[in-house]
Amino acid sequence: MAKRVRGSSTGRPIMVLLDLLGRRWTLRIVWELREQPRRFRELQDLIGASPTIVNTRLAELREARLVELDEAQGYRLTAPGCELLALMLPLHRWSEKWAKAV
Amino acid sequence: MAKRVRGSSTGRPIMVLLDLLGRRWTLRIVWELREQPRRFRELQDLIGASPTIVNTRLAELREARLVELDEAQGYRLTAPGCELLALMLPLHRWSEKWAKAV
DNA sequence: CGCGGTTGCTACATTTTATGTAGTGACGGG
DNA sequence: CCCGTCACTACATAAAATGTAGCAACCGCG
Repeated sequence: MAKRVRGSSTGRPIMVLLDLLGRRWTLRIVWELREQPRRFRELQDLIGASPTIVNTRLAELREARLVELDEAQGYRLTAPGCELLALMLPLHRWSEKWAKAV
Repeated sequence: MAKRVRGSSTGRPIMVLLDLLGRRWTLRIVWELREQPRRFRELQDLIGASPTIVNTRLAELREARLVELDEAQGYRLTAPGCELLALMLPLHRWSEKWAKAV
């Protein structure tokens, strides 16, 4: 697949990351894996996207070593994936406050 | 415009936020405004996207009160926008470490 | 063996979104 | 008046997402 890294042709890690996370459903998938592993269809139902794109995003996330497939339990975050999620968690609290302001 | 909030039909703030940030170029635009205000064309050149989509995303970000246009200096983050950016900053350091592992 | 259920994943036609190029009207200086 | 810069828009083309259907592999059950 070779990762097309759109605007991120500089190769700077932050650009590669922003490119990856800035694709539709990517952030949402990471978010839905925050508590427990999820099966493919379960994930698909949770976020309400087509299987095509769920599979595409999962492939990208797996290539980036943020998500892995455990045959027994389903898709789950890897160690780096958990670290990334930890950075995202403050967004939850912040979004509540932001929603009131808008 | 009325904000279509795709997967976020629940109305939960975190879903609305993930939906907004999960659109192409949105994260990148916030990132590029981290240090200083930027002009429309400047922003466009920095991220390398079409003016159409830059304008669309800016409109969404302005509606969400994360970005505003200062006639004298250009587009800049609002107070909430800065808070959001502050939550994103740790991504920079983390991405460096992550890049090595992948 | 044969059946039904679940698994991850794919094909493909349709719809939606982004791109790229060009151009608009408003403003300001020379 | 002409030229540059400003934010922004029109429109045809290309790329991406959707929705529906279905595949092949596996499992337990009779």
